[in-house]
Amino acid sequence: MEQSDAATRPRNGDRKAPPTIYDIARLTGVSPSTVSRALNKPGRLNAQTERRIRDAAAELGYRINPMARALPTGKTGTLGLLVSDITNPAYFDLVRAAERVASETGMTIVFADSQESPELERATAERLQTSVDGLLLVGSRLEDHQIQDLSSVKPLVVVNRLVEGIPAVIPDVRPGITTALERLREAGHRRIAYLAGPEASWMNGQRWQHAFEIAVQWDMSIVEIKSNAPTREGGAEAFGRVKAADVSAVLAYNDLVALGLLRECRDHGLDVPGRLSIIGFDDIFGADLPTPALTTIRMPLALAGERGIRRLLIEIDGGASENEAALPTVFVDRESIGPAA
Amino acid sequence: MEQSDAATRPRNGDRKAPPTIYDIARLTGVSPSTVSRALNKPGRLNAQTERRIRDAAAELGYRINPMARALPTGKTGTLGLLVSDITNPAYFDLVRAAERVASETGMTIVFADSQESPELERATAERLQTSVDGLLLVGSRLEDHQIQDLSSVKPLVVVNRLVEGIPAVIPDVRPGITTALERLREAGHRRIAYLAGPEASWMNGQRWQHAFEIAVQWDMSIVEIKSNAPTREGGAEAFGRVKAADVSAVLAYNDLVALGLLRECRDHGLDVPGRLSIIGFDDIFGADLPTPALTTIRMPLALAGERGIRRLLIEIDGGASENEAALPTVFVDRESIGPAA
DNA sequence: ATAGCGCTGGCAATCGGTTGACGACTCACG
DNA sequence: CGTGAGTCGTCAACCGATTGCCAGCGCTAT
Repeated sequence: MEQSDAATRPRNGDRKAPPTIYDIARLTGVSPSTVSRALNKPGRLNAQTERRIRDAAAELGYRINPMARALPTGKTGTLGLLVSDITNPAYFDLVRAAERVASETGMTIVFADSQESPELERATAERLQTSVDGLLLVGSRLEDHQIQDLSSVKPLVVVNRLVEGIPAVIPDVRPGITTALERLREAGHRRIAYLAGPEASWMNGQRWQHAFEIAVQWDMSIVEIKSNAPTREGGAEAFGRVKAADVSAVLAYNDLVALGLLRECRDHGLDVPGRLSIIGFDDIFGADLPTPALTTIRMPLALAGERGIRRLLIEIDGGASENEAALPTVFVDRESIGPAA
Repeated sequence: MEQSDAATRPRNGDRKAPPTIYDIARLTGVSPSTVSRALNKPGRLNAQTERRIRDAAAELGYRINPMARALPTGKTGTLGLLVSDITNPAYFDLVRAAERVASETGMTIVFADSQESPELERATAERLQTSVDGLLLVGSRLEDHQIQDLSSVKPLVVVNRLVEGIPAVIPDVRPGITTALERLREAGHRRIAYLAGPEASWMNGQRWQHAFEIAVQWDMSIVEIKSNAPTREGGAEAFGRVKAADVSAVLAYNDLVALGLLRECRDHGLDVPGRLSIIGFDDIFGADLPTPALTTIRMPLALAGERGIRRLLIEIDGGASENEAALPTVFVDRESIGPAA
C-alpha cells in the first residue's frame, strides 16, 4: 500500500490559527464586541458597519469558535444521541433522521453506543452531558430513577421508553400487534408464542403486554419464551424452546431474533410458514431478503428520531411540552405467515 | 399515550450549575490553579494536598468542563466521523469500532452523514472542523484537492480512499478479487461483468481496476455496467443491462447492488447461480439472508474503523506516520456462484 | 436653548479552565 | 550560620467569544 510522504503532509505546527473576531476587528477598525454584534445581532448596528464587518469576516473565512461561544452562553450547539446497540439495523434510520434534523437546525450530533450495557450507558451519558445541550436516549436499559437523575442535570428525551416525568417519543405498538394477531387468528392459529427480548427493555414489556392482552381477549393461548440476546444468535438459540412449546406461530421481540429463528428453522428443515408462522418487529433492513420474506410490524423509527430531536430542542428552549400524536406501527404482511398447521 | 407532567419535570431554570474548580478551591482552601494541577498533573503537588483536593472533587461530583478546557489548550477531546451514507450497513461495524476505540481513549465521536452528496460533505466537514481535534473521512466523495484543503486546517485521515499527502487506511481489495475471479474461472466463466458504483468513489475505481487487470491476465472478457446508485434500487434497475450484456457472472460494486440485482433475478425467474453467478462486496449484514445466500468479498471494516481512529490520534499528537500493514479482504463463498451456464 | 431620546459603538467583566513565572519555605551541606 | 537547591502553591495572563452598561452623537420637542 502506498504511503503518504510525511514531509509534505501538514504537521500540527504548520497549521495556522483560524481567524478570530479580533482579527476582523483589527481589519475593520472596530472593537471585537462590535464584531460580535454584527455577526449575531442583525440590526443592532449601523447597516454599513455591519456590512463592512460581514464582508471582512467572509474574506478572512471566519468561522465562529463553538468552544469560545459555549463558555459565556452555556450553549454548546451539540446534542447527544445514545443508542443501546448501533449494530441493530433498526436504529440506522433513526440515527440518520436525527442527524438530518439536527444539522438542519445547526446542531451537531455526538453519538455513542452503549452495547446493551447499562453500566456503559450510564457512564457514557454522564460523560456526554458535560458537553451537550441535551441528550436523546434511545431504547435505554437504565432504570427509571437513573434516567430521572440524568434529566435533572440537562434536558433529556427518551425514545422507546416511558419514564415518569420525562418527555418521551413512543411508537404505539398496539395497531400493528392487533392487526398481526387478527391475521393469525383468521389463519386458524390458536396457540402462539412471544419470543422475548431483554428484560431491561421497556419496549419488550410493551410488546409482550399488548400481545398478551389481545391474545387473551381473542381466546388464543400465548406463552412467553425467553431469549439470550436480542440478536440473530439469540433467535437461533431459542429454536429448541420454540419447537418444544408446540405453538403454530411466533411473534418475536424484533426482526433480529425473528431472522435468527427463521434461519434456524430452515436449517432444521422446519417449514415456514407451513409448519410455523413467524412475525418480526421493526421492519429492519434485510427483513424482506430471506425466503420466505419476513412478515413484520414496522416501527416508524425515522419519524421517532426526528420527533425525538425536535422535542429535545423544545425542551432545551424551555418550551412548553405538548402532547404528541402517537406514531402508529403498521403490519407488513410478507411471506412468513400462513394457515395454522 | 401517557404524557409526562410539565409541572414535575425539571425546567431549565431548575437545574443547578455544575461545580467548578473554583468551588473545589473554596472548599479546600487552595487556589483554583492548584486544583487544576492536582487534577491533571499528578505528582506536581504535595501528596496530601492532592489527596484532599481529589476527595473534595469526588464529593462535589466535579466533572471537568470540556469547553472551558478547550479554550486555552485548543484540544476539544472530540473526533469527527463523516461517512458517505450511514444507511449503508457496511458502515455499521466501522462506526461502532471507531466509537469504541475513541471512547477507550477518552475521546468523543461526533458523527455525520453526507448522504452521498459532495456538497453536503464539504459543508459538514468544514462545520465539524471548528469543534473537533481531527476528522475521519470514510468513503469520501470529495475531490483530492478539497480533501487536501481540509487537511491543512486540522488533522485528517481518510478511509477507503487514497489522496496524495493524506494519511489513509485502505483495505487491500486484491486478495479478495483474485480469489473470486479464480473461482469463477475454475467454474468455467469466461465473460463477466463489473456492476459499477459511484464514479466519485475511489473504492469503486480500485475494484474495477483490479478486477479488470486480473480478468485480462486470465483471458476472461470483462465489461463495466453502470448503475444509478450504490443501493438495492440501483442494482435492481441495472438488471436489464446485465441481461443484455450476455455474461455468465457479475461482480458487483457492493452487496447492496448485488442484493438488488439478485432479487430482481428472482423476480424475473432468472436462476442464480444456475444462469448467472453474482458476487458482492463488503459482506454486510444480511448478505447471508437471501436464497441463494450472497457470495461476497469481505471488507475488514471494523478493523478499518479502529485503525482509522488510531491513526488519527497519532496524527493529532503530531506523531510520525508509519507504514501500516494492509488490511486484506477475504472471499466469502456462499451460494450465489456456480458453474457457467 | 436645553432636556430627552434613539441609535451606535466601546469598555470591561465574565465564562472555567491552563500555565509560565515567581516567591516562600524547608532542608542539607559546607 | 549562610547559601543553594528543591518543593509547593499562588498570581496573573490568556484562550475567544458574549453582554450589561455607558458615552457620544444627532435629532426632536418643549
